Parts: sequence; structure tokens; C-alpha cells
Amino acid sequence: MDTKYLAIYNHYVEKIESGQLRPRTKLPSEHELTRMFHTSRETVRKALNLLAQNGYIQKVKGKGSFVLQVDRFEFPVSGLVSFKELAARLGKESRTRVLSLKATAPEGEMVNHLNISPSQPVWQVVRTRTIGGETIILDKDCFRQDIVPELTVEICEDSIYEYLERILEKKISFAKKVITVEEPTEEDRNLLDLDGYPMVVVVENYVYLEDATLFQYTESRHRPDKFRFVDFARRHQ
Amino acid sequence: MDTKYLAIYNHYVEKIESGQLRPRTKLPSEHELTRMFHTSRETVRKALNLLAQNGYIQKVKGKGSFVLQVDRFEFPVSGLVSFKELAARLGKESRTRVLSLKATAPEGEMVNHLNISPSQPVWQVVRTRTIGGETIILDKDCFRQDIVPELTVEICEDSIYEYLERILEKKISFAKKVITVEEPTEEDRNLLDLDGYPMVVVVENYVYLEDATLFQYTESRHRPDKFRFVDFARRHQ
DNA sequence: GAGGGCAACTTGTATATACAAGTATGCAAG
DNA sequence: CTTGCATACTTGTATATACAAGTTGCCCTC
Repeated sequence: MDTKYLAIYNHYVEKIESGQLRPRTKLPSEHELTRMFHTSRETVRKALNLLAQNGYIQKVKGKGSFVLQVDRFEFPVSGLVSFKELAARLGKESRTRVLSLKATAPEGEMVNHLNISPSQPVWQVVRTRTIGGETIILDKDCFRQDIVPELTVEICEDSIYEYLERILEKKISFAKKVITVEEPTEEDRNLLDLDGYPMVVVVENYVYLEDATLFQYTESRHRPDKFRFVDFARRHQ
Repeated sequence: MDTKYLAIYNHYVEKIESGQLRPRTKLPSEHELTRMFHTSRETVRKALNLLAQNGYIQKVKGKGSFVLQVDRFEFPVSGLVSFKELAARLGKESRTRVLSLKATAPEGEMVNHLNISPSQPVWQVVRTRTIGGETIILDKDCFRQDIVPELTVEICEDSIYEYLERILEKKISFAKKVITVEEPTEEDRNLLDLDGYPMVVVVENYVYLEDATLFQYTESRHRPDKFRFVDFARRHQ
């Protein structure tokens, strides 16, 4: 709700996600919107382009903007969403257990993943995620200690992202994800309710701040039957 | 190379992907770029915002635009890329085999997936993809026949996307993907070199045209060890 | 009735301008 | 040496205008 164009964007995100605007509905034309929101056409267009980018509407030259079907309440949603946000959306009972939390020098692969010197200490966190009584996700996080100076079990049980953004006022900017499928390790078998499943889905996550410094590497290991990734992509710009 | 801002965008995509511009390099300021490209600042900003969206650069208020590390030559790349485009990028020897191609009424699930009436005939194509001697992907495509009137084995062996865009001049606009992991079916076991792997990665793909009509549903079934999905996402806009 | 063409609409691109806000630099005062 | 401030830079937002290009509907002509 910061700027004008974000206000317009959020206004329509709400209307579309809540179902007040059905798919195939035509939005008012850009000229009408400028009148409705007492602003300029370029500002309206910024909002509409954002909506189109994120899959809410489709713009057709000469015709107008039309509401698309959104079904982004699936698990897990594409993009950058924390476990806590996800669980809240699903409305399911969930639990995060912190298995270990230690400050160490980065070990082996971590040096490469975080692209730092071995002398730069890091936080290493291992957590399991339980939904509906089943332990489904094993998260192994690694944070640069110079960026996250203090970390407690309580914070890890809650939401690390929330702590970073609200308390430390660090702004998470973007992330790269790599999804692969592997055989479970001994650790996976011990910590997860694998239920006989012979593979795990591994999501490697590289998280960057606004100044493009890589400050977190996460390996998220999922039981395959509970894994689901949804992606929306436009072919050309 | 259509419009000015796309020309600037493509100019820097090339320079960044080819390595001529190293990560952490600072781009010229927006004012400088307007002079360099003989255009206006807003046009430059359109190009830069596109670069930022797609993970090529990071814009920092008060500082400038900086080149990010791009490693999008991984397999398969995120977004909407056809198998032929992918194979070309990887430079590997690849082969597409058409196992069946028939025009039928949509069966069972297809009616739901394509959201059409049972009287609307469709093309059903089953293909396998072989890379480096191993048959790794099983593709089951379903196209609306009113949109794709003619389809031959030759086209299916080449690239259906290319045929659609170049010959039919249909413009693919966006797609939704859902990635899950399942146990292989009898069909998977017969047609793929599963090599003992007990699961397959299933990518459901819903492809839409510019007028937002859903015209294709594809189920792409991958051998898990050869599957890889890369995603780039910005947290806020 | 069929077709062409004009007019009025839509979104897309490009330009110019103004001000806000974050960052870096250097200089002067303490 | 440190602090604070002014200044010149950077990107972000907002506005107004013009024209291009695709779509729709209407009217006129044949």
C-alpha cells in the first residue's frame, strides 16, 4: 500500500483472489481506471503490468484486460514464500522442530554454496517440518553470521524470514531454486516419516539480499508424495 | 529486436550471457544509457526492469544497476522452453520418437484438463525423448483440434511449438506448470529406460494463447535422476 | 445481404518533465 | 580525526502528451 500503482495492484489482487472478480471478467479500460483512481495512465499501466506478470490478468491489445483463473493456493506455491506463510494459507496444523543450531565455520560444500571464505563463520540450522502429524520436510539452513548476528531456537521455531525482515530489517530481494530428486540419505531416513518412499525431492535455495549478496543457502528435503511445485511463466515479455 | 526497449534488453542479455559483462559489473547510469542509445529515460528503464525481472541485473536505488551471476544453462531451464530449444542449448545429440498420433474425442481426464466439451475433437500425441542414448522423457500431449487443424508425424518429430508459432502464427502467451513425483505406470516402465528408478517426475503443463484460451495440456514424465528444474523469483515486485 | 471503409474504442511504445528518496563525495567545523 | 552538511550523483514515482496498432461496430455502397 506504499505507492499509487501498488495500491491499485493490491486492490485488484484482493478482488481477484477473493473471487469478487470472476475469471474472464473484463477490467475497466486504462482510461477509465485513470479516472476511477484519480491518477495517470502510466501509473495504471504499471499496476496492470504487474497483475499480468503475476498471472492475475491477461492484456489483449485492442480489447482490454481480462481476469485469469488463479489457483495459487496449492502447496507449495511458486516463488519465495516461507513455511509459516504457507502453513497459514493452508490453514493446517503444523509444527517446526529445531534439531540443531550451531555457529561454526562453513564446512565443505557450504563454502562453495555461499561463496564465502572459510574464515567467515555461519549459522547452521537443521529443522523438521510436520504437517498433519507427519514429518515431511527436512530443512538444512546456512546463514552468514556477519549478516545474521543473533539466532535463537525460538526464532527458528517461528519464522526466520519474519525475524530477518521485521527485526533485522534486512530485505530479501530474490532467490534461485534448483529442484532435483535423489535417493534418501541415512539422515533423511532417520528424521523424516518417509513411509517407505525410496526418493526425496531436494530443493536447493539460494537467497540474496537487496545488494545482491548471497547470505543464505537452504536445502529443503521433501517426502515425494507431499511435494508439489506450481509455476506460472510467460513466454515472451 | 522489435522495439527500442527490447533492443536494449537483448543487447545486454547477449553481453551478460556471453560473459562480456562479468557479474558485479556496474552498468552505465540511466541518464548515460539514454544518451548512448539516443532514447528517453523511460525507455531505458523498461529495458532495465526487464533485465531485473529475469535475473540478469540487480537495481539498487541511489547506486546503479549491477550484473548478476546467470547460470541458466541448466537442464531443464525454468519457464517456457521447448524440448528442441533445450537440446540445442545443451548441444547434445537428441532424438524425438512419435509413438502415436491420433485425432479423437477427448477422453476422461482430458475433458477436465482442457476444460472443453466432449464433442470438441483433440489431437493426442505420445512421444519419447532420447538424450545421449537413454530414453528419459515421455511426453503425452493433447491439443484442441479447432486451433491446431493439421498435425503430422514430421511436425511432432521436429518441434510443435515452432510449427505453431511460425506456420500457424498462433502466439503462445503463458503456461502453468505443476511438478509432482509419482510411481511409474506400466506405460512408463515399458517406454522409458527407467534403469530401476522407482519414481518418475511428472510435469503437468497447461499452455494458453494470447486470448487466454487453454489449447494444450501436456504431461511430461521424466526419469528422476535426469530431472532438474531451475527457478528465479523476486520476493516483492 | 455482402462488403468496404470510417470512426471510436482498446492497449503498446516513445518522449519530456518534475520531484522524491537513497548514496557517495568532499569540505568545513568542531 | 570525526562529525555534519551541502552537493551531485543515482534510481523510483507520477504526470502529460503524442502517435502506432489492433478490435469493434456502424453506416454507406454496391
